[in-house]
Amino acid sequence: MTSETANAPEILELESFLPYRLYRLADAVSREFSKIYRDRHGLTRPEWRTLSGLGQRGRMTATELGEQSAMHKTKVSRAVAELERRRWLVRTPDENDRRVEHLTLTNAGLAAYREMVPLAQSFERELLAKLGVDERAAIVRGVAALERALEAK
Amino acid sequence: MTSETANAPEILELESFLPYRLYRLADAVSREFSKIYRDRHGLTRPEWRTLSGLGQRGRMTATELGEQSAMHKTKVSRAVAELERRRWLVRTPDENDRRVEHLTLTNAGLAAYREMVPLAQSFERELLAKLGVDERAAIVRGVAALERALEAK
DNA sequence: CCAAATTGGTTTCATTTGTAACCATCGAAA
DNA sequence: TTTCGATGGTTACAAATGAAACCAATTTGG
Repeated sequence: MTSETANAPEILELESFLPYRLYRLADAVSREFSKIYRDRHGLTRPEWRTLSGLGQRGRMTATELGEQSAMHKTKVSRAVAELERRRWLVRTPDENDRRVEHLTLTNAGLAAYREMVPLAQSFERELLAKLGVDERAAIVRGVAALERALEAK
Repeated sequence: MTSETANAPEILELESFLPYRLYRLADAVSREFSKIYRDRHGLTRPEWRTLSGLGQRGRMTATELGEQSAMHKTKVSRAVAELERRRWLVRTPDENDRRVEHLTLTNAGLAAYREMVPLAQSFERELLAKLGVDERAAIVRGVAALERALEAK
């Protein structure tokens, strides 16, 4: 065996370690984007995701929301409570199963959602606009591949 | 103008929204990886990053640590305090500037670091092994491109 | 020289988060 | 039916986090 690789000084370069890079990147992007819904409406991330999920799908239960937006059920519970307090959503009990509540946006909630969507879209567009065509393709492809790899566990 | 795109129903598909996908992905990867240092040594993420930074560079100040590993200075402060409590690192005052402390791992800290490095490396390797060659290249390239795009702000 | 602004680092406090316990309801099995 | 385990959702408590105040030491500009 060649001594070079075998006895490589066992150090880890944090700056090139994928989990770290990924986290730092996502954190930076998310922080940047969060300014938009925070400044505009004083929303937290769970609240934004809840708003976004309901705006997109129209009517969901808390469990479904958690699945769609990858949030723990306590986060969902608290976000829903807050949006309800603002009268941005209402709960309607399920006919058959009294544990379940269906959530829908009110007009006020829908208005906020409609206001946010273009902002979100242009945030994403402007971010991607800083990349070259092939870099855009690369990030999308790479993220999709990792997503798939993780699901397959 | 064609009505199709102009009046597109203004909805946002969360599942394809890059900031969300990125965050969810990073969160999942980081959570998975954190099991390793948590189970093994009961470390938090800031503590792991601190250990990792010192192991890699040998001697750093708290400020440098914060820069290298993208942590807020309060996180660094607390992580350093905890590692010191464990006697995994020591502080030595700077000769010229008495505000500054240089941090270095003790033998115990170094041992823990040396134990962690191969685990981190194989975690990364196994994750990437689930991707095709070109997918690996894509994620690396895409992440690098986004990093650059954000720095350039 | 000296006051003011800056920097390295810690602490305090309020907010956010995660874990676990919990309550109510439901479905399946006995 | 009754009981027992799962499920939808909330709450309580502890830990992690971020913002801002803070302290001490240092630099800068008059």
